Amino acid sequence: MKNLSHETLKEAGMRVTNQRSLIMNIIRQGHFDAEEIHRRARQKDPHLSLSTVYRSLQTFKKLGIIEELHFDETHHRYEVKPATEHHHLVCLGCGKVIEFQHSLARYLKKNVAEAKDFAITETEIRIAGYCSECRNKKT
Amino acid sequence: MKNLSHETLKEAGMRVTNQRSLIMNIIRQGHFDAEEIHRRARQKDPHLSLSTVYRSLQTFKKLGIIEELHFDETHHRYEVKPATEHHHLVCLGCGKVIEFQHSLARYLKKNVAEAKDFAITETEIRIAGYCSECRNKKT
DNA sequence: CTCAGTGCAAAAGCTTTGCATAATA
DNA sequence: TATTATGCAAAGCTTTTGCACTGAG
Repeated sequence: MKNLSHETLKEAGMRVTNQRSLIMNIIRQGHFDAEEIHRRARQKDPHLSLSTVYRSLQTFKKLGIIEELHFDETHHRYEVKPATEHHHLVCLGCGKVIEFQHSLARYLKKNVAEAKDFAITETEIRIAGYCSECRNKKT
Repeated sequence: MKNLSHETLKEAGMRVTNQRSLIMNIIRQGHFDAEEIHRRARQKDPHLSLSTVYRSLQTFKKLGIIEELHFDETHHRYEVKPATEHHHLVCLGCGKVIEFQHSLARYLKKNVAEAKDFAITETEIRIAGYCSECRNKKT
């Protein structure tokens, strides 16, 4: 079975290149920024350029295959578009990302958007703190 | 009565300069980014440099006088540290910022942090969409 | 064979920094 | 007067772009 991104690219009339497949496979493995994706991709294809990483990310974003996360302001991270709404807890100690399912969008729509007569199109939440392991370490 | 930032600077052993006062007064007027603050500040002090704006913002942030907002990834905006927890709706049509009071932190702590054993230290939420005026215009 | 995609290097945009000068306390 | 803050210009970092070449379809 061909994977989803493969199909999506073809349907959009875009080419399935080795670079794109490689980059997509790495995105599937975690919440990485462009540089980290590049670093990992180079282990398989040492000539792959950072520009290609950035261009692929843009392409995937436009096609709706991936989403851009803004855990910190300077290094965007990416994840495969999730089936159900979820958000992230980012540990400031170890950098670990914990996902949690929560229909925050629905919640806010009911509690906030309605009151302010505002039509929400995007909701992103950034929660930082310390996971249990890092809290124990600190003591 | 001297204003809060004045006192805070002095207590921290920092100097109260014309530039800092001017920049602080502008931050009080809205949710601006560094460039906009600079542009507005120059109307009163044409020699004020962008570096000074950036340095002042860092200083104010460290002292806890202001907070940095991340409505979009490339232009951080700033606001005087609010007394009560609130968040922002940003209109993609006109750029207007609507504030709403909501103890989201408390809500999430009860519903999420507890379940994941995670100690939240920062919660920032970015909600984008269209205000009623812009929705009417579009039609 | 043809056009989209890639690599490289250069540029762009926001933010930070080094250093000499100016100004606060 | 002793430092801290400022202005200017230069550098830093992430991301984007131009152009000639490569490779998918």
